[in-house]
Amino acid sequence: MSVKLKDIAEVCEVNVSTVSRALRGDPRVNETTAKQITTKAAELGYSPNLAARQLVSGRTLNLWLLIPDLKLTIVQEPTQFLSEFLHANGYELLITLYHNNSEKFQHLLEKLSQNVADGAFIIPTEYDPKFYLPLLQKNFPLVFIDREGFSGENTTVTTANKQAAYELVKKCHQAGAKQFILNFEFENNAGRNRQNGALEYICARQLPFSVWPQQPPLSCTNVPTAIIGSSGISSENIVLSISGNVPNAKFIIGNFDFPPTILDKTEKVFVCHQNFSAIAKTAGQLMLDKIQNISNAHKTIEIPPEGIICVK
Amino acid sequence: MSVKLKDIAEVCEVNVSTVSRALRGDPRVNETTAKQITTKAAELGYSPNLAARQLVSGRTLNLWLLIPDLKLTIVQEPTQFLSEFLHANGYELLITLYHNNSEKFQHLLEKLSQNVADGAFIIPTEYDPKFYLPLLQKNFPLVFIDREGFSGENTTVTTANKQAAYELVKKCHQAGAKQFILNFEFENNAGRNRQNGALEYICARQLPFSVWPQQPPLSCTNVPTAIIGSSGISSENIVLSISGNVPNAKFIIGNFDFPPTILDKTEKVFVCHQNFSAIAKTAGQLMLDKIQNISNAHKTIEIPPEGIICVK
DNA sequence: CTGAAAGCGCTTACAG
DNA sequence: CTGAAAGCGCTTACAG
Repeated sequence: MSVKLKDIAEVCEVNVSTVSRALRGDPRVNETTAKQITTKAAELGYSPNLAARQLVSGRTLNLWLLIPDLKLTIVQEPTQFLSEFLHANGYELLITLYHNNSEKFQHLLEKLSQNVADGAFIIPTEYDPKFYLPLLQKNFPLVFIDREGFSGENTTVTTANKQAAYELVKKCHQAGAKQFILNFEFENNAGRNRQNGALEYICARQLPFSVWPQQPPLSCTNVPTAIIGSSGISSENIVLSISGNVPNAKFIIGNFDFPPTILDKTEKVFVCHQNFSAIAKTAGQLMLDKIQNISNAHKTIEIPPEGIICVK
Repeated sequence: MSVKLKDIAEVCEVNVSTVSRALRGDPRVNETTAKQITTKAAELGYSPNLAARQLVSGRTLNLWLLIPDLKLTIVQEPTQFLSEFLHANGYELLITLYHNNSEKFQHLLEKLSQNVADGAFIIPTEYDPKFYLPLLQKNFPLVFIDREGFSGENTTVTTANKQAAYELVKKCHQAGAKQFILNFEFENNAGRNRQNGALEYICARQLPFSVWPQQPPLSCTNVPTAIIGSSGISSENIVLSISGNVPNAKFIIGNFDFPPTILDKTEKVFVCHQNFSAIAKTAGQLMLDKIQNISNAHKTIEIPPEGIICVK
């Protein structure tokens, strides 16, 4: 079996507590015995049993990140930053997938209740808020990213979606758009906030708009039309779907993160870049604060986007 | 603090061992006391401390997956399957990023030595094989995916890359290609095997070829040219780069996984789809076998691709 | 059916 | 500077 403190203690003819101290660099142990212990430990290929350490310290130095899916931009982009930030602070980031499956999600929350991690980041789907009750009772450190897991007392780090969408629509309007097709996701509050921001601009000016695909489409003949939404690919699909009927139509596009890949049939394309690095670092710092009990305020922090770029 | 077995024992006026048994569903405990214990445990919001369990069982029921980066196809596609497969078998898949950073990679291997997981899947970068020594000495269950972590005794699950590339070139040849530009990655044996497979077909027939970008480019004027490589996007870039000089050139493309997004300037496009689900399940099963000591054979398992599709 | 005890591998006051 | 002891929260032979 694997080497334990006891084995080293026997070889070096000292007590396990001395071995433990030496290996942790406790200055109290005699320099020469310390040296002897560390070299023997290396020789024997000793590595500590983290489960045992956890049991006494009550900490794991692990943080989990719960995600629905690996293919989302909001997963791929901030995660790299978050992992590096936490590593620099002595924590390991462990990513777990719930596959947009509510049972798997519950299962992961249950695991979190069992002290597998010191805290968790969650990119949530809107499930029953009761799922979180055991964790909340324990005051388990939880930071939501991008969207709220439930309304009420929670900590969420997200883009300033409402303002961002407002500005995006404004750019498109200034570029000549006379009417707007809105295409935001409704399943989470990030998408709904974006829609609200877009509507705020549009309604204040009484501009014509329709919500895709729920409302009947606007007629796009001879009217400069903007398509506003989260995803460039969705916008691209709307362009394809509409321009079948209106061959010469040219669109103005405004979306988040990445532009459409095909830019024919577009006149202007604006892209709002979220600040993923800032989102990750803010979420990371909030987590550290919670763990160290510096602060456990329940708040939503909105990160301004990096900017809106005119791609075409 | 959180509820422990002891707390429940006190409330129910029984010994902790009885509580432990009741909660684990041991049939020996009296039905009514068992019921009392389980209801009390639920009332108090008891959840077991996994660190303590690990310490006695020596198992974590966790498996780690070490990856360089979230954006790779070979990461995104099999991971979903692997996670589900392992979950169905009682294990948790925890994904960790090493950011193509050799120190972070070493750090993760070190953690693995410390009993944080019962085994690990690795999508490796070719680092110093010595990194693995401590793990190999412990006979720690390791399964490589897509590429070998080091040559010699290891277990790797990968696509039958050589044959796949051979067939891909064959398709392009049959579609009329008279010369070939090869564009495979050299940093890992998956890419090198593909190149070997491609070359086997090409050299046997003495067809002209060049290796991009190392060798001087072929002249593509009036000669049907195939671009063969792993990535559709790279092929696309080669098309763009060449067709600047040869405006009317039309290419035949053969690549893995996903076609280029822009198909102008291509005459035919073949895509070889790897069987990610089979890769994941095979890797998962091999891991379970190793953990249960059913088999610890060191072997490379090659999964045939799902097929080669003509996209255009 | 249940309890008392030992043990998993480590850490850390406490005493000397 | 070092050892003996207690304890982290659980499980599981062993006895009864």
